[in-house]
Amino acid sequence: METKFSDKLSDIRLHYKIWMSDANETGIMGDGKWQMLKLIEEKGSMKAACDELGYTYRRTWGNLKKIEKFFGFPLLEKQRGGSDGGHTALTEEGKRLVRAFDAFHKAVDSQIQEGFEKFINELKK
Amino acid sequence: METKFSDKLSDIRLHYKIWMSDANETGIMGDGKWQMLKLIEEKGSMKAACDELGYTYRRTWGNLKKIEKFFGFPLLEKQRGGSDGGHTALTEEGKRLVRAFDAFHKAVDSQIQEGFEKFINELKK
DNA sequence: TACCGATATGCATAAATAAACATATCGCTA
DNA sequence: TAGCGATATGTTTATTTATGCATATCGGTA
Repeated sequence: METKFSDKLSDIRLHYKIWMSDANETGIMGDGKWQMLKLIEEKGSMKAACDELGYTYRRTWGNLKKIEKFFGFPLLEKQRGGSDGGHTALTEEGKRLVRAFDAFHKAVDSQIQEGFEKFINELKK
Repeated sequence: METKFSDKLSDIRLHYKIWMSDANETGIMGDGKWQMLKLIEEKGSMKAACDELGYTYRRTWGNLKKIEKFFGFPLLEKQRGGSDGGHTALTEEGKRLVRAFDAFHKAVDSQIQEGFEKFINELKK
């Protein structure tokens, strides 16, 4: 419990990112899009979700287009015009994708956190 | 086993990155530096490790400096000059850091892979 | 002591990524 | 039918990050 590392270990923060690509290494789904899709599902609006996450609408629009391009069918159901200007919802497939990613994260998050704690404790020895 | 997702799922590749930062969000240790440190340990040379990983010496040198700056003590033992031009080895602390990161990855890699496979299978349903 | 190959480091350039800006379209509502 | 707010999308500008280039130092060996 008294190594050279000791006094710095409490300042260390863990980060990780999980994503998936097509064979051409183009990112098609990952933590960022997952979060965005979840928030769109919740808010019913791309713009609202972008505002909350601090992403630009332009960027998000392009990113989401990539997923749909890869799968070849829509994950989002968009509607323009109307009293509220328009809205966006997830299709059934969109929801399935998000739920599957939810489960993925649920399975690994605690493992990674636990591994990190062991890492820190190992350095404290 | 026959969803809209089915025919694309075999093309999906998993990626993930784990790293750590200081309180200021400056990256101090992660998969890239881990790999590099391991290879330096194996090769006894920064240059040789850079060549093998395809990183520029310039970049690597700067990156490794960040870790040492954060911890405040050397993880690398460098030597300039000599018949072979010089060489680099890990200090005891450097080795401890690498071993701890080895264990971290050993603990999470299979979990993540397994989670990914479940993710794919879930979408196949 | 001149040379070689690796470490050391500043600086300028390029490539990748994101942000900003600019419009256009759409369809309800006043 | 004029206006509003969100979706749609091209273009330009910034920011970030990596690469490239240049040069210096070091210390065995020929």
